[in-house]
Amino acid sequence: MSSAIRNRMQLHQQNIQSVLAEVFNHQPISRIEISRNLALNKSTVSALYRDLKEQGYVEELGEGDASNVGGRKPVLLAINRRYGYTMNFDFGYRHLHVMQNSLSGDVLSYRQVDVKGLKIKQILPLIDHELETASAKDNTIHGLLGISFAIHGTVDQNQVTYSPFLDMEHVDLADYYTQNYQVPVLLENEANVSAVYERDFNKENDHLENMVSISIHRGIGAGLIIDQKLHRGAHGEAGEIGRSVSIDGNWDGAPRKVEDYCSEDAIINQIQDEKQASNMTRDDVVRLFNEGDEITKTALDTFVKSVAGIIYNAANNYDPDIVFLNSPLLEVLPELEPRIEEFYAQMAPSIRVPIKLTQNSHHATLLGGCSLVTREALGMEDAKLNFSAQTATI
Amino acid sequence: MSSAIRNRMQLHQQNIQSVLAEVFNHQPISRIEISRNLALNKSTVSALYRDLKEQGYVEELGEGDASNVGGRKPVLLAINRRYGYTMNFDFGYRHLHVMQNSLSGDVLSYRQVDVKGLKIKQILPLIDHELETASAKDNTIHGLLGISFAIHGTVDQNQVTYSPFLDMEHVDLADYYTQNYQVPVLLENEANVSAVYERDFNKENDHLENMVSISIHRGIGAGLIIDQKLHRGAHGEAGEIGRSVSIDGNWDGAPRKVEDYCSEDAIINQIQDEKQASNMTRDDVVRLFNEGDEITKTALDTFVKSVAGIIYNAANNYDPDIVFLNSPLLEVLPELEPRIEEFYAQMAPSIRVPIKLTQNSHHATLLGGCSLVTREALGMEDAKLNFSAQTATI
DNA sequence: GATTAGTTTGTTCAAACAACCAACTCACAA
DNA sequence: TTGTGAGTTGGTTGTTTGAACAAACTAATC
Repeated sequence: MSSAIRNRMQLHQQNIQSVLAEVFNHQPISRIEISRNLALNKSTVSALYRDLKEQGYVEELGEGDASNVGGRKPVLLAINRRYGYTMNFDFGYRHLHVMQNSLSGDVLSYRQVDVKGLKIKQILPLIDHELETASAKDNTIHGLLGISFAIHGTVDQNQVTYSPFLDMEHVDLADYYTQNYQVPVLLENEANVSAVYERDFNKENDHLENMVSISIHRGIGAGLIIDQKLHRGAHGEAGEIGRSVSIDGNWDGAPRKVEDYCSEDAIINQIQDEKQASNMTRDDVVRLFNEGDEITKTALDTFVKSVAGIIYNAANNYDPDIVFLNSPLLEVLPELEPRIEEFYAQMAPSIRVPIKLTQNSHHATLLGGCSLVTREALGMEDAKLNFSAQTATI
Repeated sequence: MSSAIRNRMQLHQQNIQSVLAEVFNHQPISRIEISRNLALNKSTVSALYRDLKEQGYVEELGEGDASNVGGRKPVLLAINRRYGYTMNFDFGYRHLHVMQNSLSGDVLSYRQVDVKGLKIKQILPLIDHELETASAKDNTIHGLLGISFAIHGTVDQNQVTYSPFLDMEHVDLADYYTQNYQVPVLLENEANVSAVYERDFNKENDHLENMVSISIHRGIGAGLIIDQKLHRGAHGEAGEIGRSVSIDGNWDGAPRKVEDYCSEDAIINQIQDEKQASNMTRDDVVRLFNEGDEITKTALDTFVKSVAGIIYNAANNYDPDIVFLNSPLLEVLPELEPRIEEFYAQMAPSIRVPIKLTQNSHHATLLGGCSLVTREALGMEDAKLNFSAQTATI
């Protein structure tokens, strides 16, 4: 109610943002095309564009092709490639993933830093080092625009509220980096940023209103896009589907959670126990599976069925247009995916939601974070923005 | 993007609607108060109000009290009580519930019509009769404004897609009543309208962004309010939590659904089977429970634990600000509610969502439908409207 | 000449503003 | 007790403002 547009000034601001969003989403684009897309008069678009150019957000790329029946060539407009950049991090179990992105989401650099076994206070200097390296090489006008962190755990009010494998030791990332770099700093759950990635970086998903991105790593969580918006819930815990318990009339003993049965960790541990092995990794599971090991095949069969069940439950809970699976185990064993589909089809004979695997899950989380923090930097949290994610050199 | 306000005309229309919404939500209210609430100049509000008055939506009620430091008395404005009315129906298993409501949601009449065992084509004439009775007594300007139906089943695109106990025999309610009465006709799932009721008719819930209203009747479903909006999902099947299956590593045999274990029907059938009785009703269960019957106590104990589990899972899935329970069985056995809370507290030791019972679930579904169809009649689907639900006589 | 892209200049109209009137409270004096 | 005037609030009227618009222009192409 109070956020609605009510006077000409607010209307003007919104129209400026609409033009910026058009440039963002369809660059390179001409003024006349923006005018047509937004149903705004071309002189109005020209005026609004002038404002944006004065603020440095946009630039002219040169002339496009004229129409084949004659007429002046359009001037192609785009987001200013030298406006600034964001730095995006993903706290993985083994690696800290680091990505530098341009304002429009192009990948400027990506690298992994080994952090296995390190404590959070040992990781902070590594992050600072990455930020300084990026800053040293930079030649943009405004430099660093924002920092995002993908968290394998829950986040509320920009604070980590639950972190299963990295002890945060009361370190306040948001506070530390806003103090030191004077830019927006954003923490977000890894499944949530993956979902944002699917919404913003994938042109095919452009018209979809509701998406569920299920992450199966050491735990299980879902990122929810509802009405094109990330749904975090009241405490940032929406989509914590791994904590669900079975409702089957049997309440003897403590109820066990979904992720106790079919997270990647649970599967590896199960195989490990049955084979009386230790320190097994995902690669060992792949090797055993390819060798035709029966215990592994049985365990992965259960995994397949459980994932199908999780998808079925998610479809009943959220009724999305599409479900994404974000699982390193499935990335290395893609032959399991058709069997998940098959089993899911058996469970849901009528309406079935399409299932897709997210490729390169680390890129997805970094780019999702990039989208969120870029929006914050631009003050365009709720606009529809399509990012490009081309690997570009400025 | 295309629905955003971009020009003065759209701005003007929106501001008119904002003023109408203010009158709706705070009636009786003065112009100056609207002006303050909306941060619009008082002369602007006066002009916008004039438009609304010309269209008959609003009326002046008389003068209010002057402030205690002096000054002119305000003129109190309200929604025109004689503008029109809506008719709202709930297809229960035993009864057809009928409610006539004023534009601002006041209850003009309510009655139940016995329909147990009747087929849909025998119910239609009863509905027509109700519509005609209301029309005959009516003395409003526009008369019937819209019709809503609460459906115990799923609805997509205003069509019943699944109806567990009433065979729809391909009757198209929306088509039939729009043709015959030339007003908006709206079908909506019963859990969804209950959720809308909690959002729009309960002042305490005014500031809540996310709510889950769990209906436990013959099946189990949840109505979801997410970011103050009803979330229906891609096919109107969001919140069909009763269909969820257990993920516990055991995939022998066909997976059983939540509602096979703890819907009201399931509980009654279980007691019935164990007691080798037949045709048991809810009242029989209450009687047995009060008599201290062990089988009933055990069954209801499982019910309590299962409902706690369902709430726990809903909290993990949606992370709402509040959960409402909508269950006739709990309405007649309110002593079970504290035990649900207790068991839920055991499952979720840290963040716990508040739980409330919806009183008079039939009123809730009818009023929820009233809200939805009234919004449609006013073309204000997305506005924040608070309805009053006072039993009024015009 | 026909067509398209973009600019300039002047118009439009809903919201904001300023000045006003209407109607009230309160304090204080007669 | 009554009357009066200062101060306050609600609402209206007439004017100004400014962002979007429209039309007429220039520019550049087929």
